[in-house]
Amino acid sequence: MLKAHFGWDGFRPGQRPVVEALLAGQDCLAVLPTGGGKSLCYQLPALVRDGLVLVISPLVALMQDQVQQLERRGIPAACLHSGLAPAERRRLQQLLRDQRLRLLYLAPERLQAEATRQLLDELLDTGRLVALAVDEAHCISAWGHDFRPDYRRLGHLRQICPGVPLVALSATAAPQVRADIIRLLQLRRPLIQVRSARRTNLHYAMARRPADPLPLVLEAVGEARGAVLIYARTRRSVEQWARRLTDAGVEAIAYHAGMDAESRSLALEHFQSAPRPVLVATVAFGMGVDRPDVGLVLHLDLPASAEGYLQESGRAGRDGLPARCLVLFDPGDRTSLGWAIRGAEQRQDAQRLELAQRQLRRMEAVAEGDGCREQALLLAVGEVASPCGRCDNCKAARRRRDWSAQVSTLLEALEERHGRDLRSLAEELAAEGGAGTQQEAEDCWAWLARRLVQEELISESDDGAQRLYLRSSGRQYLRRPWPLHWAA
DNA sequence: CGGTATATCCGTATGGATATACCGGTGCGATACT
Repeated sequence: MLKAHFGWDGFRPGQRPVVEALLAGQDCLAVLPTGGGKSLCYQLPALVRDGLVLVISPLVALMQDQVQQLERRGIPAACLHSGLAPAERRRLQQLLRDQRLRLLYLAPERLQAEATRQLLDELLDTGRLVALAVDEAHCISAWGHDFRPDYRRLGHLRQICPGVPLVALSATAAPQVRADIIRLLQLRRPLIQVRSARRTNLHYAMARRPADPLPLVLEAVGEARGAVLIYARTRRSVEQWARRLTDAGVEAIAYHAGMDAESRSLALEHFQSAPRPVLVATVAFGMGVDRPDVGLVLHLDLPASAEGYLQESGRAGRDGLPARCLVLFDPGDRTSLGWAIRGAEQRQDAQRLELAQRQLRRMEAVAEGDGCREQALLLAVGEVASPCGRCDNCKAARRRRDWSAQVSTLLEALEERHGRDLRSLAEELAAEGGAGTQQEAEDCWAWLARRLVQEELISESDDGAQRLYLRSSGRQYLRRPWPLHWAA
């Protein structure tokens, strides 16, 4: 079945347990990484059982995409939305009458319509409903409160169809979000399948945004392979950046929800098919977009949460080749984002607001911290991981370690051989190197000390004695108070 | 918070400075109107 319809020889990690649980009638929550083949989890049961699976999907474009892919494989599928042409509507009716339809996609809002309830009842009466699926289930938590309240009413599904297994799928869902999904969908003792969200080909980097970020952006775009996706916070800045980049000789297309439908679909098409497109967008862009060779995802502002950022940066490198995820941020981002959050959620409960603010602060800590970026991001969505070794901070730490190891080996050997502290060593080295005067010897030490401080290999001791320590080992290298201004 | 659009004033041309209000980002379906 898998081979015949999807051309695959076997399941990908995490898929089999979900498919088996659904066929056995058990509810599921599947958190599988981008490109992990989530849709197969609910598509396969429809084929195995010769029945129908109802899929709740957040976007019409996403439904159309899925239906197209299924039809290419010869699987009867359809979507139901307000923009349906009369011919499409008739085709859907026909497929339903013939009992050939395997997958039906619709938005959560559709479920409130009386006609949809009747359709569900019919499907239940004839026993043809194999499973219910909620795709991109993190929307329940992210959008359900104020933006698309019908996401919160999906719990009705469980009451209308008590005997049909329900599966929720998402690429990123922190424990808090998973709990939300389970509670709101009223999942019953669900099988919870969570795979690591770690993407070993993504190279994260975060840096302070300079007063004029254009040179930095141009450089990053120039170095990137394949497609480039640039996220800006507001529609206005999206337009501005698209224009600035184009003026600077890099053709960039804008995308946000304020544009007319035609421009939006042109921009999408350009991004999907141009050889090296550069797209500047708000968060409106991305869900369901599946270009494999995105070489750079660049954020011009601090993302509002680790969860959202992982969704957005996760659009890079789906082909498995190395890709960069760069965030340019400014301390001012927190205050302006904080206000936006406060304004948007003014009427919501304080607990929710507090959560949003906490996520933002956490994101800022990731950006300003010097620990592994990926580790910190994953931790924010509940995954414990080791440092990635690929992000800017991991690379910097490695450089420090390498240098520090070399220096400390050298200095230790020198100190031991001579049985002396570094100052007299420096003087001796200077003398050996031809430095004749005290001044030259001090210059020699000053150079050494400056290098050590620049590379952050040494730091001052806590006791105020201005002793210098090698950071990595905590070992004291200068045994006497030392004038730090030499090294400044 | 920071920016942008609108309001107000000045004082007698029809602009220009300053004060105030407001907003920021995602989409479904239904409805109203051309």
